Amino acid sequence: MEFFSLGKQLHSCVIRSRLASDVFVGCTLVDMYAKSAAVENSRKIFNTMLRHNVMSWTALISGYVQSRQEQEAIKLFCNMLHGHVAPNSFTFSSVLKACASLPDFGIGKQLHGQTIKLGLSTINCVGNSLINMYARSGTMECARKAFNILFEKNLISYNTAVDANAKALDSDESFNHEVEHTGVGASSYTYACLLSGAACIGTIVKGEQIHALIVKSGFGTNLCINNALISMYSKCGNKEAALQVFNDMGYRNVITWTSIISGFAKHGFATKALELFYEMLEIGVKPNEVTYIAVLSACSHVGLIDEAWKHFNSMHYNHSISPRMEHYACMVDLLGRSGLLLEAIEFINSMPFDADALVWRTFLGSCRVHGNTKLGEHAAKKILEREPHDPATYILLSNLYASEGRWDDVAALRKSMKQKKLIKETGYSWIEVDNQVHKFHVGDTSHPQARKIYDELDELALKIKNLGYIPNTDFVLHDVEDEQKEQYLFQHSEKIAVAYALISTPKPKPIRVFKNLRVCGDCHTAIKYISIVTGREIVVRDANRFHHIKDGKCSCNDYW
DNA sequence: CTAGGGTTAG
Repeated sequence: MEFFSLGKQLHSCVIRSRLASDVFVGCTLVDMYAKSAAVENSRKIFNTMLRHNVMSWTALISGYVQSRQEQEAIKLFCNMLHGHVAPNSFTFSSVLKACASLPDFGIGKQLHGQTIKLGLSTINCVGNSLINMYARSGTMECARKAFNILFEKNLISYNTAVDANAKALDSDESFNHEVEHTGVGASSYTYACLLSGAACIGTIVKGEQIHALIVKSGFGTNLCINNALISMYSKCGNKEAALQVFNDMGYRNVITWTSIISGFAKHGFATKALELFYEMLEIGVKPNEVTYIAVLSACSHVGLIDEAWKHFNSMHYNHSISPRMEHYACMVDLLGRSGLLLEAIEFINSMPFDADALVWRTFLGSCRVHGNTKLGEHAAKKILEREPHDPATYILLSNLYASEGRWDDVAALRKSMKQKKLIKETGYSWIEVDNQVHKFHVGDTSHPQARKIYDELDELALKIKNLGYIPNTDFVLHDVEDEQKEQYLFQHSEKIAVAYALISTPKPKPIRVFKNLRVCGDCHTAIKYISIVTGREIVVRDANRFHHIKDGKCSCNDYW
């Protein structure tokens, strides 16, 4: 980037020397501007070129991919085919990367077919893009196939595969590559991918092992890796270790600060998070939009409304960062959770752009918590206008109806879901026992110790009822008898995971359960009682935050 | 004769 002005000077020289129409010079200029995040300049050069070859097209396409204009990149690719210039492996690599960032992978699949026909799919750069694209779309079998057929696997292939498997919660696959890495070695990317994988899964044992490997292989002072370490320790529930890494760092950037702030925010330590934020401002590190998401979510987790307003206003006035959809969603969350539903909807209406599904979904969640069906229906309608096939909305709306006993409406919704062939995102919970990840879904009986787990659940149910636990059947969808509803409740994945942890781990050890969605209200209550009858500390990481549950109390103060 | 690409941290 520091040579960008030099590049522009050279560009002027080129024009004076009448070399601008030269194909090679043109390609180089297009590439230079593309790499300097000035893709519009690339386009201008491209348009003045008399002839185009595969390189000029590829340079421009990759420029658009790098500036996150995927649609434009794909459009150009089509134009290129139209102009009878044949794409090569570099072109496919770029355009496949664009496809990986799109919500729909149809085009990517077609392109995959093309590369097979041209015999390019076994080449490193094409194959690596394919692995990444399939991994992002969650079709792991395809990603694995793309990896396996590679003619020669390089370090990037391994890193991509490691990252893909880790994000798919497949710890064995992902961590095997690390031991395997057949002579290609490991780079800072490898370790960062492994750490982010350990963080996704929440496996602190693996995380610590990787940490040791990092120190041993001399990457201990790498900025990216240290930032990933902070994030890993935070997401595995060990905020002290995260702070240790943070304190030991000689150089910190805005991502370092954002990582540690967001870590404390997720654990519900808003005061500490805000303290760190003020310290960051004091020493002159400029916050960015992600920092503010962490700060606002810290406020939202503990209900600090005035504090949140202060930061929401100052991000624009003091740091000229325009609030994005996520920032608005944080504020809606905060207002909604505090029961200020009307203020929240007023706030949504005052937004400078049209609220998206995320904002309305946040609001719908608040309506659910506060039992406001009327506003909830309004919100659901807004979401379905924007995302007509969103199963989560149907579920939330259906929960809302269920809590009011409107079973006819529940049935109608379920029928409509069936007609649209919508499948809801399945909730699941997992825990790590003896270096092994055990994953459970609702009513799961596939575990070898299922019988013992359900016996434990029955026993727990009896014990906590004696203490005053009353099942909250609002969280059950179906219109069934009360006794049956309770049974459904006791088959929720987070309860199964807790029960398995109780029978398979020794007593003073805290239990760490992870869930892909938000923890259910009844499970939250039940686990608080379970912490009393068993004397165990239970930590639940859900999609949104951490719950440290001990002696019948949760760190979230029942506010999440 | 040059050039174009794929994987990390919030």
